[in-house]
Amino acid sequence: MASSSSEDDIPLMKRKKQVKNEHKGRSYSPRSAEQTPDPTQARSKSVIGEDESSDEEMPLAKRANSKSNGKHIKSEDSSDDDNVPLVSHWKHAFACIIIRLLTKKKKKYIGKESQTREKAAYSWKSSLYLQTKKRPAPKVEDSSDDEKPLAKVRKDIKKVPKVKAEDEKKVVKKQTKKVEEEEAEAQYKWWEQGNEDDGSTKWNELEHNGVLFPPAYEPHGIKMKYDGKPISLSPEAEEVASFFAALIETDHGKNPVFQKNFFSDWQEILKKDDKNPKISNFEKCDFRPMFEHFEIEKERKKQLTKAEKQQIKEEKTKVEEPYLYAIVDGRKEKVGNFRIEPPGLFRGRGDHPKTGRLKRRVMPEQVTLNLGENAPIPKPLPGHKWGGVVHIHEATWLASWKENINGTIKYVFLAATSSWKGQSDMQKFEKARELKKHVNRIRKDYSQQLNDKLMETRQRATAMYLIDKLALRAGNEKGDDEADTVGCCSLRYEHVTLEPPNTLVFDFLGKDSIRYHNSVTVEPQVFKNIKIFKKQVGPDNMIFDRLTTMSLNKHLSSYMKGLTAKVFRTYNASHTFQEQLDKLTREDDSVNDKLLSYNRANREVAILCNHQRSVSKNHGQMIAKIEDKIRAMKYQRKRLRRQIIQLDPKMKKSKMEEMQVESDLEDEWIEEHQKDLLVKEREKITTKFEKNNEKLVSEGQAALPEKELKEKLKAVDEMEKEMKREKQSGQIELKSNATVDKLLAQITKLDERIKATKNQALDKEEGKETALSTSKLNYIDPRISALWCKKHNVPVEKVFSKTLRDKFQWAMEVDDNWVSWSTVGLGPLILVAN
DNA sequence: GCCACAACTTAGCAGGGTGATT
DNA sequence: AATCACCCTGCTAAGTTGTGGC
Repeated sequence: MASSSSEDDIPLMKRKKQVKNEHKGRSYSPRSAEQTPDPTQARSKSVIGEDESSDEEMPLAKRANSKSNGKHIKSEDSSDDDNVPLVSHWKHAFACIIIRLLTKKKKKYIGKESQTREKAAYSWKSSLYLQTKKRPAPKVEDSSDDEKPLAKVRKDIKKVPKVKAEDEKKVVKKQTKKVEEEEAEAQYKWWEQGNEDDGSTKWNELEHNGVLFPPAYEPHGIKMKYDGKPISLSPEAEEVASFFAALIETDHGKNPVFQKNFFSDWQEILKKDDKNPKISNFEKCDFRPMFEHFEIEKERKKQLTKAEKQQIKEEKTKVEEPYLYAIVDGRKEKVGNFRIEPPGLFRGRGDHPKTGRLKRRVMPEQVTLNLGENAPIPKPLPGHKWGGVVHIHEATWLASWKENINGTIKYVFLAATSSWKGQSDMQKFEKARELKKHVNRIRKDYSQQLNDKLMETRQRATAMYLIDKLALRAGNEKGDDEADTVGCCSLRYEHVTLEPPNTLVFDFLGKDSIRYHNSVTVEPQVFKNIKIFKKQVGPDNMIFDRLTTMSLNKHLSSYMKGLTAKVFRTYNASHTFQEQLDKLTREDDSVNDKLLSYNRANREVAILCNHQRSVSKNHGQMIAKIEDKIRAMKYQRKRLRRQIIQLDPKMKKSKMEEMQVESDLEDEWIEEHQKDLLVKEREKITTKFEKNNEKLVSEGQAALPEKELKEKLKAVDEMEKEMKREKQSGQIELKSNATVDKLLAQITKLDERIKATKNQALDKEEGKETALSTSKLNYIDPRISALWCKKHNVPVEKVFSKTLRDKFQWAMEVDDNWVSWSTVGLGPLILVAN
């Protein structure tokens, strides 16, 4: 049955999707040096495939599912789209602005009057916390009325720091602290307000001070060498050379693609100024003088006194000040990344074809500001103009610009603590919680559809299984000019291997070129499906050849509004966390042990989501150090046991046995260890002696003679002799007051310390490549943590840093009745019966 | 029906700050 | 007080999702 059914499985239309990228060798190290030096050469490889009709022949369009159901699932709000045209491009935007300006007052509220009224009222109510005098009751209809008080409010806010700046440091410090506290108290608690978000208009009034540009380049004049000779460069060429020089010792700087891309962009810059020398060979470039200069500068920076450092910091905060906050509908909100990204070399991850290219300096002409119609327009850099000013009420960004490497748009948004971010964060978790209600049905459906006749349905069901079970990402297709990474829908033949009877081995590079390597036992039908799909598409091709993230998400949204592949990840993560936390937490544990459980649960989630971090360079050393520490303690213990035997021969049998159990104390090691102990002891005594002398001299007294030191070191010599004697006789010299009980007590203490250190090592080893922070920040519902802390008397500060507490303010006050994640619904990893 | 674009979330890394340890 | 490991934060790259125009 199993084999014959595969005939039916083959769809009517047999299509192939050739991979656009060349098949890259499996090199999982993102920085591996084995790149093809010439990308044009590499690219030509892509045609090599057993299928002659490769990419060019097979337009992507063909892949599309022809079964357009025509049922355009659109949200209800689309009906009033015409009210607020979505500006897709700032050039277009100008036209819109004009229209808007002309029709503003009326247009704003047409068709959404009631909603907007509510919203406006609500935002006025909440603006109380602005620490300003009470305002007159709002007149919703007339927006121009808002204008004056708003501007005034803005000024008031600004005035506060200005006044302070005139006073001296201490005052400033104290007051800023005060202001911060006040701000914290006055936080706008949007989560206590009614639900108002209609999802389209995000603001009525928006003011901010634009963006902060990086300082102009200041040439350092350090001459790099070309062909062994020092060369002088134009400031611009020097700047770009410096970008590279700073990286020569890093993995980027050693990456041939990075070098090549940098070099060709640099050559373009060099050509701009005739005075620059002709530089045609990368090999002849010596960036080391610049590199060393930067190292010295770094060192100098470190050496600055506390006061100097403080001053630099203060100057920095002063410059930043105007950009820190925006005013949204009368509320002060923190801005996130108000700094324009400085120029530099693009540090693409993994095998990014464009890594090393020059990321050019951004000028005001490239920057578009999103502001309220009534807001004052911040001043651009002197002698410059803004690229544009738009009033997109549907968007939350404050400024944007296009970056020159990939042509993507960069945005300035509000900070994570803002109500916009907080609201959408909460919505995300609410959506995931809502999935609980539907997940059973969804699982039942896809389980059935695993052997659907229609290939597309079957692929979709299989993909859903993987997304649900393994928390894979959706996996959009990527272009030639990006690193070759995949997610669920874009998995290729070589990324999944079959291990009968029903184990799949996943091995691919995911987001950020992080390797996903996992061996999973799956439903027999899933195994069978992957086998069929693979057979059909052949090597180098996408396994789900008639599935796109779009079609998948469209299907998902038919189950639940807003359901997409990504929601499963959030759902799985939070659910797993709650489940693990419940399982691991013991009521009578100490706070420390509870935290251990918390972190373990967190780690489970991080593993599920494959959140990795690079193992720190000296991780091995660190572990070795800990192991050495353990061995040293064991050695101590061994000696204690010996002493017991010496004191009481009756104990011999049991203690000897105990000693036998631990056999990783080799004689060789002991000898090394003893030598080490002696060396360290001598060092200790010597440095102590020297320091004491320095002190004496500085106090105007005479230094102690060398003799004194020798005298002191004699004690160590004595130790050494003692060790030798001990080795020869096997007898340890006992302290006069030693008793068996005392020694036993010491052993118990050592036992504990050894155990603790072992745990520490284990914990470090386990966690060396798992990053807990990403899941904590993005996937685990913070209310679970808040509630857990409350319930188990663990201070929240132990699990959330200050920034996290700020970000998750909305979650900090969950009441005990909040229905937690585990109480309803099924876990993510439960296998669905066929 | 596809693609490009837009907007927003998610991600790891570098480097600085901080707190523990000696 | 110095040192060191580690934690936090800022940065920006790299995803996902939605939309509109051709």
